[in-house]
Amino acid sequence: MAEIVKDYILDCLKSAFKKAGYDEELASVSYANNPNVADYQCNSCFALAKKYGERPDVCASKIIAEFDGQKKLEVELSKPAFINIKLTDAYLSKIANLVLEDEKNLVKMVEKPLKIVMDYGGANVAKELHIGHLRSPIIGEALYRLNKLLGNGVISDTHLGDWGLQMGLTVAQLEDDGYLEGYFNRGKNKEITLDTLNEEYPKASKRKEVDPKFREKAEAVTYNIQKGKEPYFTIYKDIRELSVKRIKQNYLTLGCHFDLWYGESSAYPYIDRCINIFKEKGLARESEGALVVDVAKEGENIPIERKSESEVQRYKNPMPPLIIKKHNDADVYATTDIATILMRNEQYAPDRILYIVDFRQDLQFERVFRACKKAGISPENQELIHIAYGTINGKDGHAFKTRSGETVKLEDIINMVKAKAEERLKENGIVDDPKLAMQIGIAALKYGDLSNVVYKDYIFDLDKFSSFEGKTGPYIQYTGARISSLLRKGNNDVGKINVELAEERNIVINLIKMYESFNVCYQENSLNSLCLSLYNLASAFSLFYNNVKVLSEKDEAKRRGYLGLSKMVLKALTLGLDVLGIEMPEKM
RNA sequence: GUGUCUGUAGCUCAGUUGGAUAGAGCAUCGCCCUUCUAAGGCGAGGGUCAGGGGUUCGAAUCCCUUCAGACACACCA
Repeated sequence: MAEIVKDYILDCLKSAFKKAGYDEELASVSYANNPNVADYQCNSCFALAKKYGERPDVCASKIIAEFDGQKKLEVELSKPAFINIKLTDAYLSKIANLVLEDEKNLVKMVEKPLKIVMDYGGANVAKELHIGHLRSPIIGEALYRLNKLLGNGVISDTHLGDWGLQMGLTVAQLEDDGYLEGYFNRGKNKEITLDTLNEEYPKASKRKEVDPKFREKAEAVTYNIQKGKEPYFTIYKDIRELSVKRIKQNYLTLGCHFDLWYGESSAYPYIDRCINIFKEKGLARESEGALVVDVAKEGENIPIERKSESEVQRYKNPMPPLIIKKHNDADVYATTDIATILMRNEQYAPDRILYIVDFRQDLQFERVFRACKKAGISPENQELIHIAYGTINGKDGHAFKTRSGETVKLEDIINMVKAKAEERLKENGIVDDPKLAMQIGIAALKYGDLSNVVYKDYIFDLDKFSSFEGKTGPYIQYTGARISSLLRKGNNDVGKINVELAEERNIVINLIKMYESFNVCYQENSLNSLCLSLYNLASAFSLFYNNVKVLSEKDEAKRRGYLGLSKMVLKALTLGLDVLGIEMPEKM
């Protein structure tokens, strides 16, 4: 059973509340906002005073009189009626040694492990990875690791965008530009590389806006691919393979992995069944040639009177019907999403499906989820959760673009931070270590992303992402590297930790907060509190490191204890970084 | 227009079920390497928590409202 400090304090409080004659459900505990005074505090006495008609400080005194912290906790009243709680040095020492023994000793596991599928809302095949593809794998990878650490079973699926109009557009454009003559037995194929795709898709994408005929063609090609018609299907498969290779490589560099490399196309065999379910249950209807499912509830999607004929029809509480088949019977995003849910339920029957997709698709997911619940494709007790993360913006408040108005390639960003790390390593006399440079660069990138609250947009600043000072990933790595060095020089002669100094207290308190942040992150599906608490722990160690000379300590027990404390911090930092998907180097 | 989200220091952001003097990083200005990695530590300055009401013993946090911004709103994904 893991040692969970906050739970223990709450239990003590509840028991004291009960003995003092108060409702134990009103007991609460939070971090003390002034660390000089206390570690934790209870603010419930004001509420008690109101409920029981007593003075708040009297309530507090009664509770404190009944409080039994078994030599782990010290409590005192602080005016007007706060209960301050301090962990004893003995308790802190016990906790520190537990972590030194095994860094997982402080992890609060989930009560009932869940089966979870994670969906990364797919990079598009035929499209270069750009800055817009940064967050999903980074956030997803971290949540994946967090869920596993806390005891859940997780399967991740990249869910490639490989079934939509973008495929038809690309193929149609390639055909028009004469790349595919061989497939049609009209001559020879021109070689298609990734660079070709990077040119052809954007070209097609722009063209469809101004050239209705081309758009029609692209739609027809899309339809042919989806129906497996040759040679379109073979062309499609060839392009997909080419593109997936590159995507895999990029994600691997980012340290993001997927258990499954399925795509929208993987759900193809389930599409007809899904459509039939909707039809049989009378949930689908035809509208303007498309097949749609109504998902609006009472009071939603109420038409607003138009002022003129030409005005677009708008709705109060918009919740438009979900299109599951286009006018030409082709599939759309929603079709494959629904079919994918059916597929996953037959293959894995997960308790929860997490979609790590940016917030702009919120309405889309809400409608897909509702449709699946209505049709029973998703069982009632299954949680479908859209982790709607914010977009990466430029200074103008819009999605990040370069000065010339283009999106920034993911590869370029990675190479840039890596180069920056190489530069910095050179100053430390470390040259020719591309692996280490990459570790550091990726740490800066990931930490910079994950330290933002997940659902908020953030402003991408090249300087911030390639700076390694202050609250950054490399700072935490640096702290770890210093500890590693310390342990090497101290011959790893580690002893029992005995917390005495203020600097040591500070470390262990921040250690406890770091472990508690795992559960906060889990609750919120956001990693920012772990990022912060890791920084605080590293920072607490740096203070200790500056003030206490470990290796020159004459008292052997003390020296070994200091080394123990250092090693413990390293283990905790390594575990925390590992959840973020960041590696801890031994030197830097 | 309807709806969702956002607005906190010069910049980028935290702020745990409402609690004690609103915090951090960067930037600026001081100080600290004859001793374990200075990618570090310590200190200083910097705030109308967008504005206005309300609830409360207590509001950055809850409610109402105004303003500003981002995004979404049927055959793209």
